[in-house]
Amino acid sequence: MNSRFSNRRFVSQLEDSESSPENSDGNSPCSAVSADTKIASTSSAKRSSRRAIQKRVVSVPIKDVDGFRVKGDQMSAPPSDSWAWRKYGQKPIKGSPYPRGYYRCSSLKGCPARKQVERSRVDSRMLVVTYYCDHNHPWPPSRNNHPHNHRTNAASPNIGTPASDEEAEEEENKHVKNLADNQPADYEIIPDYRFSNLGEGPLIQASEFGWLGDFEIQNCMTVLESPTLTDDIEMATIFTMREEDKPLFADLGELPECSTVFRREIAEQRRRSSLGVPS
DNA sequence: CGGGTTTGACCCGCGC
DNA sequence: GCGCGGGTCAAACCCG
Repeated sequence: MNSRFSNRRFVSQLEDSESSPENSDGNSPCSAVSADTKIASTSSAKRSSRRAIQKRVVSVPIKDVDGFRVKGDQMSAPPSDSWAWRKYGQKPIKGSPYPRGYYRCSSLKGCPARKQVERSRVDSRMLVVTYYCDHNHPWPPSRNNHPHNHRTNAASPNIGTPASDEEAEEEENKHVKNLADNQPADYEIIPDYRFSNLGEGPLIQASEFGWLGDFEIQNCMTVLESPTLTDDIEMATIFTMREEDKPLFADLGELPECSTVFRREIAEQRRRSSLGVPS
């Protein structure tokens, strides 16, 4: 009954804890962020708590917007990075034809890490991933570190055209594992030079953005500041998305069919067609 | 059956 | 003060 209220209080506590000393043990990325840019902890901070939360924005170019779409019937799966994300909401954004998806870390209960994924309204070929807070736990112990993800991707003929979603995920997991293997023993916070020229020192840890490293490995990721994105934002990064990641953003397609009825209809049609049933 | 997504409803911050 | 818009919740549903 009061779960709603208590949940909200929990969020507030998280926000407050960002500036609390107990949290600044270095292993809490959340505190790592707030340590560099102090968040005002006055009443005004409470009022504008949403805005006060530090965020990091990543822009992802989509090579072929029309080409990526649909992951079977299910419009799901958060943008692929090394963490397990659980989608908890999606909203149409005013002024943008595309919805925004809301994700939170499901690797560990209570992890404050969240992210938002949306298509850029100025350039529909860009995806904008906004990260809020950071993970308060090491690399995900769950699905992304499954022991069976050990295939040699470099030799895979399916780069760019994975035979299946699982294959794409396994490929990615392999990259992730490589990254994880390259981590110093037992998770160490690594300042990421790629983001260290933004004035506040290393705000991003390679651990959290292992998937960025992944992209870098695969596509010689280009990192640059985007003046169109950095005004109210901590940073912006641009890199190229791998082909196999495109389906992971399928749920951020254009909005005209934003209505539930329409989407359900489409899903039903797909289901029918997959069953060979005429509509 | 557990974990994930979908989606309508609700809450809250902010601008006018 | 009010309305709008964004963020979150949670029930229902889906899937492996």
